[in-house]
Amino acid sequence: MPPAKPPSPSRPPATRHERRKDARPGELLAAALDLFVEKGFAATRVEEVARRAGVSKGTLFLYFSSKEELFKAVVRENISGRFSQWNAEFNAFEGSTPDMLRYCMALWWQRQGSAKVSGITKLMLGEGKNFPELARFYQQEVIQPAHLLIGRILQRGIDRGEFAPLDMKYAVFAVLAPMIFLQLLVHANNACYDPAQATELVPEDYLASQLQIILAGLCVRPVRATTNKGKTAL
Amino acid sequence: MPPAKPPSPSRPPATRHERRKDARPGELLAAALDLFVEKGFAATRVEEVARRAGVSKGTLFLYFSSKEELFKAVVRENISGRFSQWNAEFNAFEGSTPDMLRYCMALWWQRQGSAKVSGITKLMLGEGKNFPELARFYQQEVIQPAHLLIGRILQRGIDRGEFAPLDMKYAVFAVLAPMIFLQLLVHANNACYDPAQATELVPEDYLASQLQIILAGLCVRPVRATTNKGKTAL
DNA sequence: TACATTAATAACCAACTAGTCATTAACGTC
DNA sequence: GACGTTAATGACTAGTTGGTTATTAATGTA
Repeated sequence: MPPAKPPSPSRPPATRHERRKDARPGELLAAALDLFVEKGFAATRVEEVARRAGVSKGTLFLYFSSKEELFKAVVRENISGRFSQWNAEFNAFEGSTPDMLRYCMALWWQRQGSAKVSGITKLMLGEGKNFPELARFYQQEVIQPAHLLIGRILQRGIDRGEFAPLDMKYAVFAVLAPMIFLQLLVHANNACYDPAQATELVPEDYLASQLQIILAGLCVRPVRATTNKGKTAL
Repeated sequence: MPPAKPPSPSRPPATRHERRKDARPGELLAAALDLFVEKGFAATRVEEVARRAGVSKGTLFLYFSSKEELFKAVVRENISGRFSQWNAEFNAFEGSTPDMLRYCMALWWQRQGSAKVSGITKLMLGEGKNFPELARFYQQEVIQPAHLLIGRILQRGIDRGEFAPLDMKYAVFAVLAPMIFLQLLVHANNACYDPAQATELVPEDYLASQLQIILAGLCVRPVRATTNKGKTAL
């Protein structure tokens, strides 16, 4: 066989080998979010994450010790790291609790539901079983805080006499279910569950109608029907 | 180190090398359904499917030409192959269309929703994008027939003056969404979305309440509230 | 310019796996 | 019991991929 090609690369490195220690982690996290959402955890190749971020695979492992740590960092950056702000915002809210719930959902859709990050929900649902450590992490850093947050809103409604006393477990779930389902719908798009003609469902309308149903079930007395459709606020 | 153990297996082959041409495909399909539902398509190893069915990997490829063909056979056996029976049953139905819808959902839960096969929904939702040929197959053999089936029931309701004329696309979806969501819930179990205390949701009750809401939305005049809870029939 | 530091690279390794194929042996037939 | 057919096997191939490491080179300093 011919002798192995000498170690010098055939094309001159041009502007490669740049040193940008500060920018790398953010760029890697952005690339990782893209690919995890697009292909799932197992099917995403760390080499492709690195390439999309403009570095070599070795560089990725310089900043994140493993693929799982990379994923955790993505979740922290985009989801769990934001709960403190969510909590602060809702502690400061002063209107009625039904309004608070509408405000909460509208804000959630703007910031999370309609963003790329909402694909993480589908990912964990599908692959959680295969990666127990990630499932544990997600359960602890995302699911539990989310349930606490919603639970606190509902409790506020009960305390103020706006909501009937209710089984918190089911009630939290009634709020969460439409949000989860909407995320799945959005991200199932061009795969399956898009029978022939694309499902032209308007997310804001979907959330508004679900919210109306939920509030009817939660409230002590009939809620005035809200009439805005498809607006940012629900 | 001690010499490698001689090629003869330590335990005598007992009843290995059995020839059971008729039984193999069924046993392989059963093992494949188990593992696909448990771990997903990509994460399932064909060798493990073979081992669970009590044969070697080579034997599996004797009966199914590839992993994807194996998956398709599982779907045909457990889902798409049954639509003709579904259609026949519903063509023979004689009651009111709301009753027909209740009957349909109850039967679906008994036969499909509560069975292992319902895990296939989660699988396709999560991995469809990564296996375009399987997504195409599933779309054609499962999603479309299901939509047609439900669409035909709804059309019957409209034709008989029981349901208001409605946008079929949304209406079919209103029926399908709770079924899909329930399947996801059931199969997400010990992974994530099981916040601390296990969600003790009663599937039959969930379906019944959803159905009531749907019917309220579909029907021309108010539906009498059905009062059975948690029974097999909805 | 010489040199130390360290960001970045790319070749490499070990483990894994869908699919193949030459070999083995179970079974029916005579 | 000998023999031909073919169900079944398991070693093998070829390709992939998470993670490692020796090497390279960008940058700051004197």
